[in-house]
Amino acid sequence: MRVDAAANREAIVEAAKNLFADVGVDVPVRRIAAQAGVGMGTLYRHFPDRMSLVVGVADAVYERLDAAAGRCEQAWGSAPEAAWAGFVHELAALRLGRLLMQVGGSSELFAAGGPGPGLRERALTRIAQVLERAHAAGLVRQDVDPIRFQVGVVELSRPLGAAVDEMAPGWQDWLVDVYLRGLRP
Amino acid sequence: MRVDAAANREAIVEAAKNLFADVGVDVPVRRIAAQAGVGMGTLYRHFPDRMSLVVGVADAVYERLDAAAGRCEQAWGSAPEAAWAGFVHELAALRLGRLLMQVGGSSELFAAGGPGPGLRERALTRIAQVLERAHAAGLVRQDVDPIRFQVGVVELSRPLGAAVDEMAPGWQDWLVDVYLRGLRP
Amino acid sequence: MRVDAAANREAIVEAAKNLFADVGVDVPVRRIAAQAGVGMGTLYRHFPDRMSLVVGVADAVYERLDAAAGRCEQAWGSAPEAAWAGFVHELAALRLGRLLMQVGGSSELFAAGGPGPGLRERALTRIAQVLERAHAAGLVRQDVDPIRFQVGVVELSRPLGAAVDEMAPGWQDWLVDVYLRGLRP
Amino acid sequence: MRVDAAANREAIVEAAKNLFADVGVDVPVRRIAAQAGVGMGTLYRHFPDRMSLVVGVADAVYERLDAAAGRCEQAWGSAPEAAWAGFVHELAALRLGRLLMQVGGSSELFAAGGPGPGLRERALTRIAQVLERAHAAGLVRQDVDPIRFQVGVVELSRPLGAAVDEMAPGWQDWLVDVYLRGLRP
DNA sequence: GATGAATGAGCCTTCATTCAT
DNA sequence: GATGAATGAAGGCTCATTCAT
Repeated sequence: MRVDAAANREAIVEAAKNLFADVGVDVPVRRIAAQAGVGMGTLYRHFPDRMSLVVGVADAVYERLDAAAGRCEQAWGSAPEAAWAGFVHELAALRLGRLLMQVGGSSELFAAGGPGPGLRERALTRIAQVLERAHAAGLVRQDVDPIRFQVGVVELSRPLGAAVDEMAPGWQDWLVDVYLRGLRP
Repeated sequence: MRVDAAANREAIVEAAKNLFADVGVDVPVRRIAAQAGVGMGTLYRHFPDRMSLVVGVADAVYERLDAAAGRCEQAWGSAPEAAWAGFVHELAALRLGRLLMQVGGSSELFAAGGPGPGLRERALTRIAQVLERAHAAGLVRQDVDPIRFQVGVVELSRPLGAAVDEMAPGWQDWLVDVYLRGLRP
Repeated sequence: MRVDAAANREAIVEAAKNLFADVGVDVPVRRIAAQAGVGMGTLYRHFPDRMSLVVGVADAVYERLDAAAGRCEQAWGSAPEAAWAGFVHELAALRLGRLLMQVGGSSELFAAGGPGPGLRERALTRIAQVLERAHAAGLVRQDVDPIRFQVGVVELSRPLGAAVDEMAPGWQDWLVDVYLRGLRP
Repeated sequence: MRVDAAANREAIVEAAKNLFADVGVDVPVRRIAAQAGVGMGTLYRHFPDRMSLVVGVADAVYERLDAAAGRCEQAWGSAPEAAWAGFVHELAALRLGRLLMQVGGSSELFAAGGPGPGLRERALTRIAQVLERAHAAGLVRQDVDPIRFQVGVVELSRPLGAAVDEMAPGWQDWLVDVYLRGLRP
């Protein structure tokens, strides 16, 4: 049964991740359970309340963040600036905005006791590592600390809806580029 | 009683403006009514549904936008760059983000029939006027069009909650400054 | 001002009579006021609560009942049976059913303190007079007393909606004829 | 828990049936739930909206109609007239009037897509079968078709409230008898 | 462990009635 | 007297969460 349970958990996180992004974190729990193909009781067994679920999703997102950072570091040798830019674009593409900021109307990613004690630290630490390289390479100003930097990424990556996507296609990449320029010394 | 009614309407808009920004546009109507010190029926008399209220608030915000643009234009003669920077900071301080973007999970500011048909146009037109000056004064790059510019401001000005405000005080002004730098040629 | 007030009262009763018949007695008071072209306060000045208004309408209906009874008695000499049948058909056409029976889910026409103390008595008395003639002429059975008779008319005259009117056109007159036959000795 | 659920559903239908008849189909959903001894959510689980509930009740009523028709046919051999009269009385006792006619202010029993697509047809078909026997036995006039006949029953069986029940006890059976007499050739 | 039925608080909205102007 | 704004108590319905099976 251990296998089934793990598979269920996985399915729930996957469903939640998609629905959080598509509909918002306020999506009815029932819909997540249905999408995951499990009963409500099963969902609540794995995640006692909504916040736990957000944490679970955030953990999954963290893994992608970690992978992006790894790729960035690998590519650093040949082309630091491109690696750095690519990392920030990937970071923005994770859309942490809607995922975590909408929760309860406040930033839970950064709130103590919020989504996984430690997730915040882990995420910021990982980001700080890459940011350090950027500092060393002279790609960002001195007043750019990890927290402010990440706040910026979170703000820039919030979805704005299909209407805006149509009116200003590619706005997000454009905005990240502006951000990158603004961060430069 | 016309006077009382007007005062009530004003109080409702004021309460809604604050609560939309602080809590989100999904804030219970009851809370808005309570904050405004009126009964629920009164609120519904003035604004038959939630969207009307959003429109009302958006109109009020537009007036402040207009005023800010006016001040900017007046100050332009003596110090264009400072005037421009001040205008963008004021724009961000209007917190259009949560106010209008959260509606229905999508950008209603830009959706036809959304918050006040015409509000979008009026707002963008007014912003475009100031942006034109900035272009002429060589303060922004050529690829900065009014829509993208405004999208950026909306993104940057989303509230993130008290937790972030404590962890990174002044993040918003910092971010606007980064934005302004990034926009420069 | 006495004239204006009387005109207002008249307009309110007229509007209520139509809306009671078209929409039901649960029609919002506001709609009645609007239809009558007066403010809510004016309506409530004339009729302190909904029931008073029902009474007012019932009074108006009574006048038509009285007129029908009068016509019946006039026509009695030449053709008693036709006069009697015509009277019952007219009675049914008054649609007392929806007008009065829907109120509060119970028969308020017949309830003490209901629509106009005395209206019930007046109505039943007037009906009894005609019924007495029918008895004397041998047109109805002995066990037909005014109350039962009137209950029957009320039941038969309830509107059933457009769907039924289309499926079984003329059902009401058909039903009244059946009733008349059933009442015969 | 399947058993509990079924019992709850049953209780809800029973409560609704009584309250629809006593108070009207506009009876607050809360009251039905309370009467059934379940929470509101349970009611809404079984019947997503008011109309579903009406359909459910109508289905239950149809079963009783079917049973009454069956009994009538069984008793026909020995005493046709008594069987026929008993059937019509039972039909009236089902109180279809308030149950189904009040819905939306119009006859939904006869409206397509109303209370159970097919309920109308099933009910009328079943009634027509018995009516056919009555025709054959010479108990009803030739112009009595199933629809008109049923319309008459619906009209006669509308509840009039306790006040009338007290003033004219037994009015309903009396009225049905009048109806039966009126239907005779 | 999994399931989904049950619960009830809470939300939006309507509307009868009151009352300040 | 007339007006219509204000009030607040329901009512329909949703949904997070619990719990019996």
